Amino acid sequence: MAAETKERILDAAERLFADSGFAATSLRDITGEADVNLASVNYHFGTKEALLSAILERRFRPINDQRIALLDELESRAGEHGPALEDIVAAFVGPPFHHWSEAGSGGLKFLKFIGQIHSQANEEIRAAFLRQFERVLARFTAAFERALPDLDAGEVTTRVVFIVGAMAHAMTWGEQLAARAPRAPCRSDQLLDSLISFAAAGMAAPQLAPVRMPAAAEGGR
Amino acid sequence: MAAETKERILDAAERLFADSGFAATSLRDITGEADVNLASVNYHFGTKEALLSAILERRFRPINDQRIALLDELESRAGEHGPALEDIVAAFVGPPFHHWSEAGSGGLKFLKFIGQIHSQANEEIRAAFLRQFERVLARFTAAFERALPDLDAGEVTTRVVFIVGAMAHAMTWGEQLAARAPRAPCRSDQLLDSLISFAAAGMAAPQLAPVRMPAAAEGGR
DNA sequence: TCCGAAGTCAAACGCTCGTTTTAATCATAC
DNA sequence: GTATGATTAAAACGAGCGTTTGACTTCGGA
Repeated sequence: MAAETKERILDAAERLFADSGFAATSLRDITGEADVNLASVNYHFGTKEALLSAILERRFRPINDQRIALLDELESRAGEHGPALEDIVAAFVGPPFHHWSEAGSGGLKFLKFIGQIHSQANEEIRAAFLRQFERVLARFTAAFERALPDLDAGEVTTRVVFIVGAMAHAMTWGEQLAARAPRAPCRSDQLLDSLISFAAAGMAAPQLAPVRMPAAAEGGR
Repeated sequence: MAAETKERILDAAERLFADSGFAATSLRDITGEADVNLASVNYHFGTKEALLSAILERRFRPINDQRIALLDELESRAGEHGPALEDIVAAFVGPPFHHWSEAGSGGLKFLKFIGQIHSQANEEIRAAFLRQFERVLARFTAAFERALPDLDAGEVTTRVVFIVGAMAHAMTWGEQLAARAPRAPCRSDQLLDSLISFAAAGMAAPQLAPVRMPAAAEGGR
């Protein structure tokens, strides 16, 4: 029963956090939904924040591991010019969608976290989350730079952030917009296809020549 | 002193809500930051949720008005094929950035709301926000469909959501990433250029032929 | 000069929060 | 059977929450 209680708490908390946010969800909401005793959260996890940390760990570590594994495979198979742009994009945005299908009824709820973590977790958890994502960001940034030699490094990073935002936002608002724009793609594989196509084209966009500041202004800061 | 107090509350609340979220920010935090009395929030706004509503109204209505005004101007100037894709994108993503420069020290904090509203506001406020955005979405969807006749309507809507997400996410994580990837563009006009280039290319991406379900499955739902 | 509306203030209200405590329950090894 | 360690249960804790109250300023117009 021990592991079962822990899992029930994790499942319920993940669902409620994603729907209502971390601060707005009480432990009583969670234990009510999970049908466990209130004190069991503090018994198994210590604090509410440690519970959030456990949720993030459970979901994002396998996703990030798979992203890197897919990129490893792509790069080992590719020639000297590296993998194709679309394949890199697919390796980056695919795993969250695939883990959805496997997780079953949970939905893509946990992806809503991406857009919310920055405001929901304290500095420590936020830093831990960023640290884990950083290895992914570093690997993919390098792969993108290789595939897009005309872009400078900062621009690549910026565009990866764009992709993450597009993905997280689509998850977050997808339900609501589906109700209002009935012809928008609701099925997750269609949404994934749209995202890959959109993101690959966006990454490949020409970089506008940066506006150079006058030398006086540039040296003067 | 009346209007001054109201404004001080709005400014402080906007800053704190964007940084820490709605539920995690107490009225005592806000009144402390604004240096006003605790009861003045309820006196001027009624409830905490009404305060959030006032913040959203103050920021997003002029932005959405300007978006539509810019699109009006583009369409009145354009020929029978409608405005260019990049111009439509610029009319959509530009106003939030420009209001930033005008607002001064506040930063782009209010843009963080976009990614958070769905989990921070109650159903009523969320609906009001969506309703106001819907007129923008409808106008721009139509303009995009005209500029991109190969895309079907649902796909256009989906991609607009991608753009909103990319914009909101870049604002949200921009500060943090700037610290870790020092060469990423920090100046807002550079970020805006990057976003316009990325989004226009993404919108113009080819639409993959949707996977047709077998007829039996399609008719069977 | 006095009045009344508008605004400010300190204090308190009832409530819910995360967490802790203490006791009861259960499985397992002796 | 009984001792032991892990888990669950119920109740309570103090703190902080959003909101309300009622007295106190402030000040332009009768």
